[in-house]
Amino acid sequence: MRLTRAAEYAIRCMIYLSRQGQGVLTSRQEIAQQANIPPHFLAKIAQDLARAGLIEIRQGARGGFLLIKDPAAISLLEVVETMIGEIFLNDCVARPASCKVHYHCAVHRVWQGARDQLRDSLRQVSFDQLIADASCLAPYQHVLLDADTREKGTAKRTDLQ
Amino acid sequence: MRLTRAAEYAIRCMIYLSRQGQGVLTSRQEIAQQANIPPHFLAKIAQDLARAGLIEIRQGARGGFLLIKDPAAISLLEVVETMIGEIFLNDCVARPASCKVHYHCAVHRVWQGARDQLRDSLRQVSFDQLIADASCLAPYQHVLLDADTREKGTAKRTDLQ
DNA sequence: AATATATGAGACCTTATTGGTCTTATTAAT
DNA sequence: ATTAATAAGACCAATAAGGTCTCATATATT
Repeated sequence: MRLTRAAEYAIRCMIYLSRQGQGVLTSRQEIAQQANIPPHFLAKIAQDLARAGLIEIRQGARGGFLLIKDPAAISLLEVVETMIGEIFLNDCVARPASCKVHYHCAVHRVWQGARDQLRDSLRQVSFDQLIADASCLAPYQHVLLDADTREKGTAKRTDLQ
Repeated sequence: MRLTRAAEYAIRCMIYLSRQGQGVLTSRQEIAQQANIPPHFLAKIAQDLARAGLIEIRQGARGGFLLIKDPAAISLLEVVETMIGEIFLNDCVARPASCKVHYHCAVHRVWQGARDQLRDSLRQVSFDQLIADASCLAPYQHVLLDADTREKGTAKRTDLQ
């Protein structure tokens, strides 16, 4: 299991859309800017989210993305696994057939248990909780606003690294 | 967090040495063959384990590796983190300074909690438990024995994939 | 209908990491 | 001295991550 950049972006995107509210159409550009995601990359990520039935994509002028499901019904696990596939901590648990010893190996059981625990933790967190609890994206918006006022709309990307 | 091949090999190596017993010198070749690890790769892995104070490496003729610590005092977490570094599930938790929102972000807290839970699980498993519970390496030895008798010592590598 | 504006889909590219091999020391037993 | 073992690290191929770019398509507006 490794949380890729794409998955982190997807979570940000979903938080932004959750805050907008279910069914509210929001342009890709707006999300990309406000959540600090490379716009083209967001397009690719959105396709995964759409395929998973989390968002709907509207093409054409005044197009964009909108949340299909209620934020309360979307778990962090759902979004993460949409982006990186089903979570496994090691190959042995992912493909038991490829592991000669899985059927009676203590190590295997440890990984299996840890994996189940991790997935449960992520499953218990929904996006309405995430937006209710704190404003995870706020600082980006703040930084961007500052940049806007000070530099009149020059490069808006603020580095993550 | 991603369990690399090197880490899996390290666990196997430590299981084999644990079964041999603390302080018992075992050649790299023997471990490599019995645990099905590429010998040169095992050399590199052993260096990490030695640097971490888990094993001692004896050079020269009749050299090899031996366990320094009591298997009961070695946790799975210790071996895993020796090989892949301290476990983090995402960048944001690993380097809070690089994340603009870590100080008040709900997502951050979820990852932090999941990470702690995972590390605790691995910390609670010691190598004496692993060898007492089941014989995780036995099938390799069995397969290798078969190959030996049938093919008179030709290529001994059995594919993992 | 034509145009402007938005995203879709996927080819493509660069860089980092993984997983390993190979070569040249170095060390110790005989 | 010779032989047998590991040390150390350079080196390499394959894969995946992270992102960009181009062309196609869809829709609103005129």
